[in-house]
Formats: sequence, C-alpha cells, structure tokens
Amino acid sequence: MTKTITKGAVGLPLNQIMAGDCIEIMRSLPADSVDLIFADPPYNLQLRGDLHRPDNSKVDAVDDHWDQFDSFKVYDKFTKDWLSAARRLLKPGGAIWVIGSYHNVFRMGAELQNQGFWILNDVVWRKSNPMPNFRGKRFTNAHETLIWASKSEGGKYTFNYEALKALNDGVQMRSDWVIPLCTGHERLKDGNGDKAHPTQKPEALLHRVLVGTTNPGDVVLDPFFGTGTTGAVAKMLGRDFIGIEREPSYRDAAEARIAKIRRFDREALETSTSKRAEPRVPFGQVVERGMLRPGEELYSIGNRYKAKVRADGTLIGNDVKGSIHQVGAHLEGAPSCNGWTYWHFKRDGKLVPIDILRQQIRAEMDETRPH
Amino acid sequence: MTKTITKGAVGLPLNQIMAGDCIEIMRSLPADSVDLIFADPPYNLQLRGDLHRPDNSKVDAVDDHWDQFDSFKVYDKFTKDWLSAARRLLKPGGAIWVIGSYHNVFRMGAELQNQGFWILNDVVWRKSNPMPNFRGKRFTNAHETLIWASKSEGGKYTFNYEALKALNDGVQMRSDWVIPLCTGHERLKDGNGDKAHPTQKPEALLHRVLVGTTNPGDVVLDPFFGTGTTGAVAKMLGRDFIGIEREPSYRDAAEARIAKIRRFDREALETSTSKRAEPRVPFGQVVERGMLRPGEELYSIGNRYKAKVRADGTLIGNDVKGSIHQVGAHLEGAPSCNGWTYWHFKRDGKLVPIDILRQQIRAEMDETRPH
DNA sequence: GAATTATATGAATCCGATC
DNA sequence: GGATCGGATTCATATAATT
Repeated sequence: MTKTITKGAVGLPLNQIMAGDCIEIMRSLPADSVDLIFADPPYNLQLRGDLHRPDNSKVDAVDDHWDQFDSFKVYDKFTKDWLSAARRLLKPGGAIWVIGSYHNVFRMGAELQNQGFWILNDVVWRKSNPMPNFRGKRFTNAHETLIWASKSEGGKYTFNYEALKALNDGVQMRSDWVIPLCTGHERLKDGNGDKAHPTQKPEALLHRVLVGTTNPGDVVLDPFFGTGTTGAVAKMLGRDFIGIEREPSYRDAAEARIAKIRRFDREALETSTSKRAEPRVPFGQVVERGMLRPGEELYSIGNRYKAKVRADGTLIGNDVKGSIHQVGAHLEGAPSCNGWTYWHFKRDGKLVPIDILRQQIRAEMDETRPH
Repeated sequence: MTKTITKGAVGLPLNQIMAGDCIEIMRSLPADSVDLIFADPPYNLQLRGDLHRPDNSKVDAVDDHWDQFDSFKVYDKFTKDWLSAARRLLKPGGAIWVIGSYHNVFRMGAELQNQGFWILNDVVWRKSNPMPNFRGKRFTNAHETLIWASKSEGGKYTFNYEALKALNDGVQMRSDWVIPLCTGHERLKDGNGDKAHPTQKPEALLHRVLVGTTNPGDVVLDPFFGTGTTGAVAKMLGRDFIGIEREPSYRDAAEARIAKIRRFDREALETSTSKRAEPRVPFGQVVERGMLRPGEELYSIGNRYKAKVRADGTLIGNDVKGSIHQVGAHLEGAPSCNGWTYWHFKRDGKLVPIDILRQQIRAEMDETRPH
C-alpha cells in the first residue's frame, strides 16, 4: 500500500519509514502537506548518546558530564529545530501532538507557543500500572503529558467530538486519559527476548489520538518513529503515515510490525458524527413544502410564547419579525436560540418540535443521494 | 499567634498578610529563611469573547485585571522576576510548588529549570467535577498541573513519604491527585453572595502539599495569597505562613477566614512513620477533604472507646496509633477490625458510622468508567 | 420532614458557512 | 475579508424549591 503523492515538484512518501535525521528529512519534504504530526522526542539529553550539540559534535554517553544549563541550551536548540521543521510541513488546518515528561515537556510547551502553535489542550496520560518510586523519595511518576496544538491560532483543526464522546461511554472526553503501559503481547521484543524499544507507547494512546483528531485518509507524520506505534495504528485506522527513524534496529522492528497489521474495514472506520456535519435545511423549505402553512401558530418550548409563520419562512411574534432563531432569542432575551428545538406546532392536541420536520426533509434528501 | 523571627538584621513576619507587590516584598525579606513556597500566579488565560452554556447562561470568566498580560514576553519577565525573588528566600533545603494550566505552566516549568530549581515531580490535580467544554471543540479541561521543585539539585528537601502513603491508605502516593473543585461552604463569598475570589483553591490540595512536603513549625510563603487557602491550611497544620497579596478585598477575606481557623492539637499533627493496610478508599481522603478534622473524636461501635483523628489519616486512642482498622482491632483485642463500620462520628448528637463518608467519596470519584 | 425536581456554577485561550 | 447569522453545545455537584 506504499504510495507517493506528488505535490508541486516534491513527492510525499506515504506509508514508509525514512532513514535518517528527522530535522534534515523534514526540511526536504513539501510544506503544507501533512494533516497531523505525532512526536515522542527523546526526553533527556544526559542519558542518551544519540543527540548532537549545535556544532553537530556528538554528545557522549552518560559519563560525559556537563552542567544542566549547557544541557538545556542544547536541548532547546534541538527542540526549536525539529519543531520549526515540523510546523512547516503542516497544512494550515494541521495540528501536532507531542508527548513528554517533566524533564522536557515544559521546554517543548514553551517553544510550541513561541513558534506560534496554538495549544488546544494538554492531556495527561494517567498510567494505570506505573513503575513505583522504589526509593520512596518522590511521588510515583504515574503520568506523562501530551500537548495538542494547532498550527496557528484560529486554525481549523480536526476534532471528532462525537466519536470521542462515544469512546467515553457517552460522556464528553476529558483531558485525563487512563491507559495502561504497553506490556504483554503488544510489547515488541528483539531476538534475545529483551524489549525492542525502551519507551514503546501503547496503541490505545495512539488510537485515541488518531480517532479524535484525524479523519480516514489523513496523512500522519511521526518524526521519532521508534518501533512504529503511530504507523501501526494509522494503518489500522485507514490513515496514511510517514515515519522517520534514525536507528536501523527500530526501523526493522517497525517494518515487520506494520506489515502484519490489517486495516479495519470501511464500516468500522466510520465514526459518530455530530449534527454539524449534517446538511443544512432552511426553515423556508418546511413552509414551501406545505409541512407548515403561512399563518399557522408555533408555540415556544415552555408554551409561554406564540409566533405566526409567514410565507417567506420568517416568524412574527410579539411584533418582532425574523428567523425562527432570531424571534426565539428575542423572546427569551437570550444571546442565541436554536429555533428548531425551541418552536413547536400542534398535532393531535400535542406540541411537537418543528425539528422533526427538518428530519423528514433530511431523510428525503438521503434517499436521493447516492450511498 | 502573629510572631516575628529575627534572622540577622531583618525580621520575618510570620502569620501575617503583607500588602503590596510580591516581587518587591520578597526582595525585602531575608534570604535563606523559608522552608516552602506555594505559588498560584496569574495564568494569563487570554480569553476572547463571551462564552455561554448550552442553556444560554453566561460563564463567569476570569477577566480580572491581574490576569492581563500584553504578550508572552511580558509574562515571561514577570515569571522570571518573581521566581528569582522566591528562590533567594528559600533555605538550601527548601522547595517550591507552583500551579498552573497549559496557558502558563510550560513557561513556568522552563524558567524553574533555567534558574537552577530541580524539578522533583509534576503533579496533576485531576478535578472530579470540572467545567465541561460547552462548545464541544476540545477536551474537557479537567486538570491543572503542579510542579514541585527543590531549590537546587541535591537539595535536602522534605518529603514525608510514610505520611503520604498513610493518606493514600498504605499505597505509595502517585503524581495524579483526584480532588474536587472548591465549592459549597468552603468557597468564600463576598457581601453580595458572589465568590470572593475567582480561583480559590481547595483546602484538600494544600493539605496534601503541606502534610507531604513540610513539617510542623516550618515557614510557608505564598506570594499570591488571594483569599488565603495556604494560610488557612498552614494554620490548621501548625505551620507558620507568610502571605503576600496586592488586592485589599482578598486580604480582608483571607484575614477573616484565617482568624476563624483552629490549629489541630499536637497529637493530631504527629504523622505516621509506620505501614498501613490497604482497602480501596483511603481514610486519609476523608481528612483531606475536611469531612473529618484532625483532632476530631471518633466513637467505637458500642460507644465504649474513643479515638482522635490525626492529620495523616491515622487515629490515636488509648495511646495506640494506627489506621482506623488497627486501632479498632487493638481496642477490641481482636485480630482484625473493619474501621469503616467500627468508628462513628457525632452529627446532630447522633453517632454515624464513618463509612457513609467513604460512600460519599466513592460517589464523587466514580472511577469505574473508562476515561 | 423526606423525597424529588429545578436551578446555579466552576481558571475557558470553545463556530463556521455564507454573503 | 469583515460582517452576518444559522444553530450546535454540558458534567458534577451544591443548594433551593417543590411535592
């Protein structure tokens, strides 16, 4: 299923893992081409030998002790570079997720804001089975922090509110997610039976991220691909991915892992949508079709007010003329009003919301539309 | 109980609220003199227009002048200044707590690290009853973040591991704390019945902070004192406080509030250093939430014995200290005892089993739902 | 008085298509 | 591109009002 979309002169390598430094590679990809970025960068400079100083000299392993201020400076430069390269790739309506711990997440969050990303939420991954603090010197480090941000203020980011609400048993999804660590069968092992990657993320985490903030067919980029959790879940969910990873052993593990994944079928990928996605029906159509007649009276939700339907699909009530919404808002002294649920008509002596008339029209529209 | 400790040439004004700008005032206080700082600075919310609930009622926004900053640059300068003034005041073994939301916490965290504070944990306050996201455009903002940091790397900070474990019913305290918002009787009102402060913090939060990271007699400074939650809990727990607040109306409310507080007696303040058993709802939460107060007396099922509640959720009765279960078992000469049904408190002259308090907490938490 | 129902509210960066 | 306006959107808890 590997494919390449060309955009301008440069190709976008989909469903592949690119080998090399993510900053260089991201700079070589076309701008404004990616829907979502998920990034799980290295947390701590001192404990890893795979980072570079600004002059590109390699940082030695743990025994290379330098003070924390130099360390932060180098980490900030690294963060600044990969975040700006990432931002360039995002479509105007694109968004980014980053994940980190208290060692690095504050620096990432501040840099996100500095670069003009617009933070939408910080989300807490609450681990149901964290490693205890063995020495009893601090609180059990039982969570990690994710930051979700749009490319810029006012960006038209994707948020599948209804799908997430459904995932959460019908209650609005909160900013704290209880998800177990990645263990058991899901945890990839190398040839020796050791874990293939030290910080493999659970698929449940990516599932929630991708269902919630992308649509099928979207392009998801992960610049710190590791063993490919982002790619695996993207494939299952019918999203295209681009992975970037420097370590050959991680790439190999990810490649083998993703090859085994099957995409869910089309029906399974359809998620709950909100009313906002449904076609708009002007109230005038209700009158045009004779479902309500000019001169007929409508009654407010508490039956306190009446208004009369006019031939052009406006109402008149208490000497105020306007749309079903405007007249409702005026009578209630409210800033706004959904006229469809506010107004009722009489049928067999009972009050029925006019919204059922809109539903009838929508049902008819469905019949005429190809499925 | 107002007192002044002199240290060198300068006095340390204990258990008072100082009027004015916290940066200037902190600069005038003696260095290396404070054990703990708790800081709840303005969040820089950057709110735009009005927000209405689906029922059209208007959300009472935090639009106070003190939360207005022109830019991140201005906010960063403010953060840098108050944090450096605060750091100077801390004893070498001192520590700081800051609290914030995604609007400001990343900038505070980065600056803490820049100044040489050593982050010990980030802690998530998971709100059991947050305000929903009314427009369905983001995740419910259901938490705030606290950062706990020592004055510098290697600082000999205070951490009452066993007391916190006891508060958590024998299980190591985690970095995510479920605590309700400050509402009801605890929420201070002004003369008109409006809230006295827009962002009053729950006492349960400060209880956990102060029991966990200070000792009786320690000096706790709060540079953004507001209506004095830090001072109120410090007084209860036998810690000395220093408050700094600019707004006269907040100072007045705090003054009146703290005057009414009684310090728990000495016995109640001694916290446990032994291990506990492990049912599900920690009795410590009953104490933290103020459902029972340290020093309050409990009565055995036949009203033959009495015991006193201590600040860490243990009891003392007949010179025996321990969990509600342990003390009950000891008094009855039994191998075990269910403290929840054994112990009763007095309400309206009647004896009520403490188990109903556990039921209240369970109802609030209702953590059986997947998040 | 007890039980039930209605109302109020909390640190919030909360709309988007069409004209 | 700014203005207009249709119309979609909420959870837990405390307290007041009602039955």
